[in-house]
Amino acid sequence: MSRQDGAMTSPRRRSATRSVTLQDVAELAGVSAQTVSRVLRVPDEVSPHTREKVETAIRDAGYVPNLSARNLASNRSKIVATVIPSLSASIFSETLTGLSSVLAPEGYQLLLGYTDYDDKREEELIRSLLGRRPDGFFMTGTLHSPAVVRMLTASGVPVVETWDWTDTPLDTLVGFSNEEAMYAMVSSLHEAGYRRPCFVGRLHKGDHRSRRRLDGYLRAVADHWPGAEPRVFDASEYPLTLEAGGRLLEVVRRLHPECDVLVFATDVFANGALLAAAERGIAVPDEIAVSGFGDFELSRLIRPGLTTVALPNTTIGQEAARMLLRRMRGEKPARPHVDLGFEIRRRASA
Amino acid sequence: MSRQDGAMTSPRRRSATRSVTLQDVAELAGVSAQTVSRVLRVPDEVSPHTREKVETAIRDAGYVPNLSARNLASNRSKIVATVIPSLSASIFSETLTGLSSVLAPEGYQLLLGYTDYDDKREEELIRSLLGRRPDGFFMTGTLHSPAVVRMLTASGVPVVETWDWTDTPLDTLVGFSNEEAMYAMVSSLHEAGYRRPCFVGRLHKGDHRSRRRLDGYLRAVADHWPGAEPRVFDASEYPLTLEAGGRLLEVVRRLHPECDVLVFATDVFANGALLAAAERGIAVPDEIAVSGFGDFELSRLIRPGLTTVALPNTTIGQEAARMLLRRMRGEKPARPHVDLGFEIRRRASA
DNA sequence: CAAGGTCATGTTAGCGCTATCGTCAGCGCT
DNA sequence: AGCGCTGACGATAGCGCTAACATGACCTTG
Repeated sequence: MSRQDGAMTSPRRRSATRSVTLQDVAELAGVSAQTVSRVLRVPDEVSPHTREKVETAIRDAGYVPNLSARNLASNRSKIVATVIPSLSASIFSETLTGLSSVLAPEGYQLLLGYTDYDDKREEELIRSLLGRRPDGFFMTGTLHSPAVVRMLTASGVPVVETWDWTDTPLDTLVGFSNEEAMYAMVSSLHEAGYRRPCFVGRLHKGDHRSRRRLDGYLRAVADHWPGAEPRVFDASEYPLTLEAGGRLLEVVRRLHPECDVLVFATDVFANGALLAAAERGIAVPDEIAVSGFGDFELSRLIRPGLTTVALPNTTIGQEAARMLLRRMRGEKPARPHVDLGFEIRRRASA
Repeated sequence: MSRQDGAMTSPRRRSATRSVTLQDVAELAGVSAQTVSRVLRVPDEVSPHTREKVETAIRDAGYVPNLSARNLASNRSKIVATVIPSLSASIFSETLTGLSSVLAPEGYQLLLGYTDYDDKREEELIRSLLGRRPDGFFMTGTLHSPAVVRMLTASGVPVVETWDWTDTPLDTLVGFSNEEAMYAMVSSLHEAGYRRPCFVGRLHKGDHRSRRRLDGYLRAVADHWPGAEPRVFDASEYPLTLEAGGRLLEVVRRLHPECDVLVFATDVFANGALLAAAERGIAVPDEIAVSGFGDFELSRLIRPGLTTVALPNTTIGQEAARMLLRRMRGEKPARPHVDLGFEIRRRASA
């Protein structure tokens, strides 16, 4: 039985009943698909009468444009891919809010991915995000694997790196120097009379910003106490929680009893240490001083107030968004690298 | 690198130099595009020898599949649209982490939108998210405008509603009852001997969960103190910050001096009130007791510890993800409505 | 009043991929 | 030898949309 009977070619049909399409709306309105498309994208190029007809048809049909198809045809996705290390750390939430608040009014959507401070995951993540052909790329950090650099460069997508500083950004950069900030913090502590600091932070493989803070600490120690052996405690094994900060207070004090100020790489730990100190009757700053990094709201309200570094959490997101918007319009920003700086906040804890 | 030389027929050309395509890889590997596509999707259906050739070509060409095209052709997007009220509130961050941690390994990406507790924005947001033809929809809350209900229903996308409870979910539901939780809280306070509670929360138009908590409060007051006029303070005008919690402590105490326990609708305010009380020498719980809602980490470590309601923050995200995965596979979960419950945490503040 | 311009709309040809079906070699079995 | 089957791969026809060009009605203008 040969299959020669295909004379009356039944056309190949795709499977499911799909949603309402442009074509459906066009037929309903009695115009061409192109006109419907124009009503959606460039309403001014359609006569008021036709436009109204089409808009009614769109509403009646409950039409929702298929953005994948639009993306494919127009080569623009209106998506900004967003890479952050962690969702839980509230600092990034604020940055995301800033980012989204500027991008959303322009019709951009955020495609979110988090790396959990893992370089390998970052690579996979970026590959899969690139698959959506985003119009822009928001990155946390400036240190990326060669593969990541290659992919991003090859893709030609506008990129903004944030939350750090580098002299060789991929494209644009909106951040501050973690190293300088920590250097300034330690200098401030030195000036305040502290003599035996100990750095406490998560020196995770993938957490490059902590590493930079350590670099700043080491440089400051070398400058202010030449020849001294810098005290450093790697808290990689500790989760990023207040409670862990409390445990770190004890552990580090046991390890370095001579230490007079704990220089935490994040306010989370520092605040946790303050809470634990209060609980256990350890006097801060008299018995041991504490400094943080990030200036959370709690750091300002807790007693003693936490001496820390204020960072431009929200501003980073907003500025990065503006930078991306300019780049996505094809402009070459005059100053593609913006240093938003930081501020030392001296409070009672040190 | 021209693909085809249309010397005579200058064919219509699309604008830009686009990225590497399947076809490019196919030519490089000396196979058809279909085979490359198979290597990507169903490697088992390709002979090992061919597969290896193609994989090499993919790597050499730096090919990144265009997921918009894939989406269009296959009618599956591997995107889960995620609607949350706010990014800043850290509770949702934890839920997002849970959601993402289950979905990412299955190849799904999160398309993120936040409504800022605004019903109108929710509507626009959902429309634009639907445009990407997501495979699943994650919603915070169970109370939506008719337009939202219509759109989601018409789209046929699997939906999971969370962070609340309803008897008429759109599709699946993973949450707990805010009303019951607050009812239980107030009952517990009643049992502890408190007699003149005052509810303090943001009764924003778009913040339906706060409203439900108020409902639970009102019902509890009616049950435990029949005939009594319930004390309620609407903190809509206050930002969701610790500092605002401190101000609320003063404002509400002035307004209701007889009140013996402040029943906050969120731990943010409650913790802020505890910090302010300590600062101003107001004794908690002797002068005024305080309860919260959410059980943040701080609530456990602050002194006095905050009496509050623990919620399944992370679990909600994970369970919701599992629910969606099942629905996206076309299964009809046996129990499409999961109540994850809550727990009253009694601590020193009340 | 014909040549040229403008405006609103339609027609055509893809964008890069996958679903579907077709083909063809190789196999075991009667 | 002939049959049906399987496995590996290719050819074709879209998915729903937009860019680029085409058309045709209606104005100007000299």
